[in-house]
Amino acid sequence: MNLEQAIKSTTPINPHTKTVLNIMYSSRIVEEKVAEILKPFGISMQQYNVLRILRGQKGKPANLSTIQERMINKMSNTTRLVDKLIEKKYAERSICESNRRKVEIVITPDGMDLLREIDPLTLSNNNIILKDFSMNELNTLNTLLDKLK
Amino acid sequence: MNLEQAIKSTTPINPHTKTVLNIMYSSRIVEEKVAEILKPFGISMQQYNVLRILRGQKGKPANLSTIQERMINKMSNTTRLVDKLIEKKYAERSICESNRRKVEIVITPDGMDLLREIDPLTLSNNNIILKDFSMNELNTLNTLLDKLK
DNA sequence: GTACAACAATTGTTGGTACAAATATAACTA
DNA sequence: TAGTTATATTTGTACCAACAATTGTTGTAC
Repeated sequence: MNLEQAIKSTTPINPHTKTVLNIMYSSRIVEEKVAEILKPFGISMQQYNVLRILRGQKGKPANLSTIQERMINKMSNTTRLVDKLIEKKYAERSICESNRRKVEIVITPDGMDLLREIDPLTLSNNNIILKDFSMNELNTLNTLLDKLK
Repeated sequence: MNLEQAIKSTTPINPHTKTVLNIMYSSRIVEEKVAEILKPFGISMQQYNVLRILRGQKGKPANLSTIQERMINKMSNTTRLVDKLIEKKYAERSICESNRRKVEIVITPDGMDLLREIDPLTLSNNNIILKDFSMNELNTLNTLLDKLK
């Protein structure tokens, strides 16, 4: 299905605008699927993103700014996302003793267990979403999207 | 810049997952720019989207479900988006007399004026965002993204 | 014609986004 | 070392997203 059909546009759209709309629309399609997978686990895409960043630290605590610069959505309010993870016992926060302005956030064993449970589901979801794409097409798509940054 | 650099990932990401993340990340980049343009006018991307849909009706009133199926983000709460547009006098709502369950929403002259003012800005913004893309690359990108739907 | 299902929109609630302002600590400078 | 600036996070506010529940209306089956 093309974009015009998806958003039921009657008039033709100029190529640049069409591409911009298409990127946003495609992102929504993908996000809906990811959110659906995460829903039974009671965490949002953003919280999942933060948990994976924390695991990527391999034991080293992360402070808020580190998390923020690695997030997909950099504008979200990281303090409150981390609050939610702490409420659910998936992360712990402490004050950095060498620089008391900073906080140190680590993933808990519960958080690691949760990721171990969810990861195969999101992995196979990604494969399903892109099942019609050849390796070549994936590379092309990635290369083109990289040009935006 | 590639995705790994953008999200400062140390470990390599599998191609399908990388593409999924890249779509979401790219969408954020684009959305930030669009939101920046709309900000001085006091409307959100979604409100702008709804206004353009209303104009596309060419005088014919739209009901909520029509708007919803044409929106980029179909999951947002259209009632309240329209409420905001009505507050700002960019749209008007009345009850459909032939089927009192439905509402009829039309864009006002004020709304039309606003679009006339904003449209050239978003158009040139889209051109700038994609200035490094050839027509061929735009087509390729659109075709690949269309495969997701 | 009454009961029930289907439909269209609204309302309520929770969490997320965007952004400004405030707080707290550290670093710098005269 | 007192005062200023920079850094890191938190808090406040308004709006948006997601989704469930509710209200009001229409269509349908008996």
